[in-house]
Amino acid sequence: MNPSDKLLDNIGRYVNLSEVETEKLLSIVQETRVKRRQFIDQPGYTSLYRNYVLRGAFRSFFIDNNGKEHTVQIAVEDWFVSDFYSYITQTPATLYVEALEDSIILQMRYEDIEPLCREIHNLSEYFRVTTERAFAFSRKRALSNLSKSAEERYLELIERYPNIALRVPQKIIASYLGMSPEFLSKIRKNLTNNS
Amino acid sequence: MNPSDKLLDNIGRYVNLSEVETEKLLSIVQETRVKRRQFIDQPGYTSLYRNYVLRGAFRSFFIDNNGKEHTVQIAVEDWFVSDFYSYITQTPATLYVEALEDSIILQMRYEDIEPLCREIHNLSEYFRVTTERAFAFSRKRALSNLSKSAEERYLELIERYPNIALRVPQKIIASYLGMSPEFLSKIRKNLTNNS
DNA sequence: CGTATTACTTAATCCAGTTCATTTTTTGTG
DNA sequence: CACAAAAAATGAACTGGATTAAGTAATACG
Repeated sequence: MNPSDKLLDNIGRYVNLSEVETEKLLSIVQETRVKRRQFIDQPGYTSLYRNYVLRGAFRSFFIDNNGKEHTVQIAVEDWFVSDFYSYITQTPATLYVEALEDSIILQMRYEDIEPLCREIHNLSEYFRVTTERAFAFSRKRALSNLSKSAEERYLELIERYPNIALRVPQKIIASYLGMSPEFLSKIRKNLTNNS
Repeated sequence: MNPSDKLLDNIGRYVNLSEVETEKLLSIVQETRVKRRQFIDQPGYTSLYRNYVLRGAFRSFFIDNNGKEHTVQIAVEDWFVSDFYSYITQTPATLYVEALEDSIILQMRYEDIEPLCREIHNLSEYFRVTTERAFAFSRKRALSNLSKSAEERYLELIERYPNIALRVPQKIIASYLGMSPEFLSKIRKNLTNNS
């Protein structure tokens, strides 16, 4: 099985590309190996690629004015990851995107994707539909978090993505959930005591 | 000037529709007048339309388990507004979308838009590009809020959207900024005293 | 292996923002 | 224009979660 097949499977869930279209797409897809702790985006450098995670795990984060890290996204297999704002506007990034494990990604350049979307209607549709969905789900998640306590957010995470909770260091989970690592530690202690 | 021209202008910033394509699009656009306090989406009912605000103002909000209102979006002229999750997934809404003023909107049915996007490449491109941008900007905003205090968030809002701050009741602004109305009142008092 | 670094825990203190209860101001509508 | 109803302001008491500082456990890597 070719590495790109996973990406094509994913696309096939939404649209059907012809053979020619598939060929054209594959010609702009580049497989890249990334070592743990390596950055694929970082502040100051424009994000050039849409990155599809074939194997491994990433997180995107930024460092605020007080020097505090905020984890924005945790991405495992079959997710796209990048500093999306930087990618879409083609302006310098403000986020780091860091490999949490040795990983393999498929990279597609902005400069290659944009003309291809203008050329291939189905590819445009693929990104239209998946971005609309990603946006809708992201909003949904943000909303459901508004009315949740720190403990509820943690419980929801380990229920929905148990593997993430296992693979990713606790302090990164805390930063992703918007709480201090100390407080997450307290929550976990309470949970094990009362159950 | 036809009411739909504003929408076509907006589209024209991203793609060029042919005459025939424009005609097809206009044939699915419906102009609707909405009275102040009227809901165009509400929990339990699937969101059927993408709504483009021609004149007036809307907000979308939900009521959490503790009965507290959370304003999700404030939309004025040239914005799209709906329960986007409900619209995209075509499942019952969880949000209210309410007119804050007597308003005029352009409505396009999900059932009409989807086939038309599959038919008209440029329309697909319009929604792909604008949704990608909306998503990117929404993330950017969410991030910049993470490291901001309540006062900083308020200051940013009145700087970026001064007209919104004037047109929309303070308690809705507070709910949009994620703080209690009492606290916003306190912030405003401090600001006028110290300047 | 050993040890240096990084991750996790615990507990005390602190603070931004909430909640609740009351008063004052503004607004919409007959 | 009146006046009821909604919105805004004020102040006091409270709290979820942060911060700080220390100690303990786990990992990486020479």
